Amino acid sequence: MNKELSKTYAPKEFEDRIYQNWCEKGYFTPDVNDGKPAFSVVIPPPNVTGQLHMGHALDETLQDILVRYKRMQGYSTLWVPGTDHAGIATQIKVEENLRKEEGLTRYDLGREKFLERVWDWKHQYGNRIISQLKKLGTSCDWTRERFTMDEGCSRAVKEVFVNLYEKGLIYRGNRIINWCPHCITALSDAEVEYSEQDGSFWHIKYPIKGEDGYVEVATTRPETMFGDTAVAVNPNDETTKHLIGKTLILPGTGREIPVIADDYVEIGFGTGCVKITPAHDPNDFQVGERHGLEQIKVMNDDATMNKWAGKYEGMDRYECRKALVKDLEEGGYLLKVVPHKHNVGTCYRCGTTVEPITSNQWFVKMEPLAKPALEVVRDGRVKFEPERFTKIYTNWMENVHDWCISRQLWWGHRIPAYYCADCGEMVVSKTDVTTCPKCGGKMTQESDVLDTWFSSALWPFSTLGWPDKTPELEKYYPTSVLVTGYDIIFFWVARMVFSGLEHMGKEPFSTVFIHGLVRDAKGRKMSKSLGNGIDPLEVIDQYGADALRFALATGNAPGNDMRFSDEKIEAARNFANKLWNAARFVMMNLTIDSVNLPDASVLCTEDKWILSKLNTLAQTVEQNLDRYEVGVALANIYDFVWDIFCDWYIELLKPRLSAGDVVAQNVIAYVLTQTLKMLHPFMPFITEEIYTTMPHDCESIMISDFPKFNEALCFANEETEMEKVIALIKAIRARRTEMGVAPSRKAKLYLVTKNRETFENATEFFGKLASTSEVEFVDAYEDTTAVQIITDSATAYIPLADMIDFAAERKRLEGELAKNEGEIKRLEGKLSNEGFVAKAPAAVVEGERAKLEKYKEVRKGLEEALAKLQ
RNA sequence: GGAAGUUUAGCUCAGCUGGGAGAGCAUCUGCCUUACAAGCAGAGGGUCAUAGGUUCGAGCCCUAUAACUUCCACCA
Repeated sequence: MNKELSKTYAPKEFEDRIYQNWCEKGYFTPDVNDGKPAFSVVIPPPNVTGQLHMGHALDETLQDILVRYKRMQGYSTLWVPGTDHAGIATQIKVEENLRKEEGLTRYDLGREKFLERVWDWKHQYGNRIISQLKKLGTSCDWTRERFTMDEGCSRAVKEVFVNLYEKGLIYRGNRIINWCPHCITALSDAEVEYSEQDGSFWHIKYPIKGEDGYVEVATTRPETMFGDTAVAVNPNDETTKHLIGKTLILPGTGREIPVIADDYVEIGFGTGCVKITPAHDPNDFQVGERHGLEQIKVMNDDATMNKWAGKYEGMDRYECRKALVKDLEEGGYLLKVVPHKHNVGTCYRCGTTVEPITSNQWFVKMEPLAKPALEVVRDGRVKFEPERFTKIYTNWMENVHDWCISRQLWWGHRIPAYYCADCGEMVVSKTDVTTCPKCGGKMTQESDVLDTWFSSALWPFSTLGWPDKTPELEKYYPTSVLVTGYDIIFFWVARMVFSGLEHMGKEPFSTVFIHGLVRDAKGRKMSKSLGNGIDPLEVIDQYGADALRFALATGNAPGNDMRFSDEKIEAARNFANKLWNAARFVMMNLTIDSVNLPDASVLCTEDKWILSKLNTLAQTVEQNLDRYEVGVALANIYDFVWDIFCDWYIELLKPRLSAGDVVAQNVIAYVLTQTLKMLHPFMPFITEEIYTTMPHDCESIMISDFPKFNEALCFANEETEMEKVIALIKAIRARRTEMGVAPSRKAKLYLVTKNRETFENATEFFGKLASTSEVEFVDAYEDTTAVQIITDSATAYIPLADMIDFAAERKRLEGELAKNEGEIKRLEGKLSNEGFVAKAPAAVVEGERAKLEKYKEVRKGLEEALAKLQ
């Protein structure tokens, strides 16, 4: 009845088939009415036109591990997938394509036609990322797949916008915002990345009207001087006090500006005189507000200079800077140029230097929203894992400015505000407004769209059907855990928290599980420009999805960056192959067609030993997964599979299996099955393939029960017995190798031991595992030409006189004895320390005593051995 | 300027609430022992960044220092 497994692990032969089967069976789709406790996760939606990269692969792998684990534990498990429309990124891509292919700009097409193109693009590429996610084995409920611009999400966006507007939490105003001249749109603070650049301070003379003197101001952006509407000095600065109230002449323009007094100017810094450009600097803007200064914008949307720049009109801002500086110098206005490193804000999408600029934009008032978002984290309703990210979140939330949400793009959720062309009336409404309620004139909708992150902020509830009261919302909100990288805590996590609290009245998730970035083998960030990105799809193609998942999960500590390398993926593939072959071996030996764990009374020592080890494993794996220590949990399983199951249990069992022992078959099949179940969340495909090939009682491993710790399967005595046997086998092997005895040379073993029963049960193991021809138990062994091998539970004698260099042997034994005595001394010292005995936990003290006893046993053996060599 | 992280074997990293350091890769030795050479057996290799402190006991807790990394803020 059993299929056969191929000789080596060949993931391509089964991964796609298995995934398709899971989908067809509907395992990924939970029943809302199943009455089970809920476990839910929403995917961080990848950009709809994006391609799967290692960051996604890590993020999805971690989520899938948690989701599969919980599903196997019996939770009603929902993982909502979907994609993000990614306003700027997508629009730029389509515009570039349009330019390349047809030489057109979006303006050539017009808004409507252009949007059609973007939708076409979305339809063409939207499924690419989804099918790539499936390749990884993600167990998302594809029947509930969403898109941030689908009908439901769009409805949620409108609902939220109107709600916030009506509460006075959204307003429109003329403020300083970050402007990207390349993307031609406003950006939020979070969308600006700062990078240190070499720049200069240009010290410029501003002549004082009616006097010979001048005021010296310094600027890093001389081209903004056309927008200067004052020069400020500190009112308490004695050196500049006399200037207050005077009038200055702006060089090159002849425009007159006043000297004003404001605390903002720091005494002693620079020249003490600051040019104030309210329309182009956030601080100057505030000074301008305080003093009622005029705001003069000197640039167009694409950062070319406008009419205020006079003869520089039409020049790019940097061209202008160059020309202006030259002219100032020639005109004698340039006093000096001082090199200066400073942080320049750049657009997170295109890298262009952003221009702070006043503009009429829409904002979300943050203070009232931030307050509950802080509380919920402070009182532990939302926890960050690892904990340290809490501080990053709270620091940001405490200092957050109002959120600029309008974008001068076309691709996105159009702001639901309508203006009357006749009377100027503005209406904000969930439904389209065509005629003015005030004058009956024609209304047109706001042309701006919303920040992409505005809709992502609603993702945990918009995807579950909000604003409708759906059963999904009822059952799966709040979601259980959000898994994401630390790079989008501000963009996304923070905004989901306050949005969830505001609109649902409840936090969107109870835990935020933060992971790091996947870097290349040299520790560099993977990026397109560096060309060092590793394509997860190529890795899957070459090594299999399970190997990729293993490589990403293993050794991954929460919140820490990790490196991805060929060595890692090869190690992962090797592990898969190891497991594969172990399973193949087990199946080769099975005559049973169903697996039943035999009663303890018929189990051998090694059976109880492996069952006990397996039992402990189940416990530690559960503990670690519950703490999001995915990497540790996987390491536990790895060690068990390779070191305990393969290297020992399989080897120990070979004689019984070849003899057709049914108990052995049942135990090994049981242990393998349980191990596969524990491994399934990490490596879903290979575990399913093996599971369904073996005798199994569930139609798929992914809906079987996750192993639990079972008191009845703890066999402490058998564990110690096997440890004794293994220790002796290892010691014999080591000695033989050291002496250069060929493995093929079998030798007789004489054993002197107080644990005779233990070793008698294990006699047959010594033959193959320790190259022993025969074992004889003796009370004493007098032949002085044998190799002596001492452990804490036995002394073994192997008559290999011809191989022994007795002088070396003595030296070795003396060395061992010295080491041993050192340990005894250390332990005796510790145990005679009153502080230790009195204060250390009893179990620790007991453990140390036991250790001491063992060392003393070994010492006894060593001393006897040396005596024989005299 | 503020905050966080990292520093453990040649390399990449684990090390749970403090009880005498581990893995993978690499290196060396010997093995095709019929599940697996993508493997088996064995071995070498570490003043756990530095200096103090707390403790019976510190890789782990505290303080300071150094180097590297990251985030936030930003004075024109």
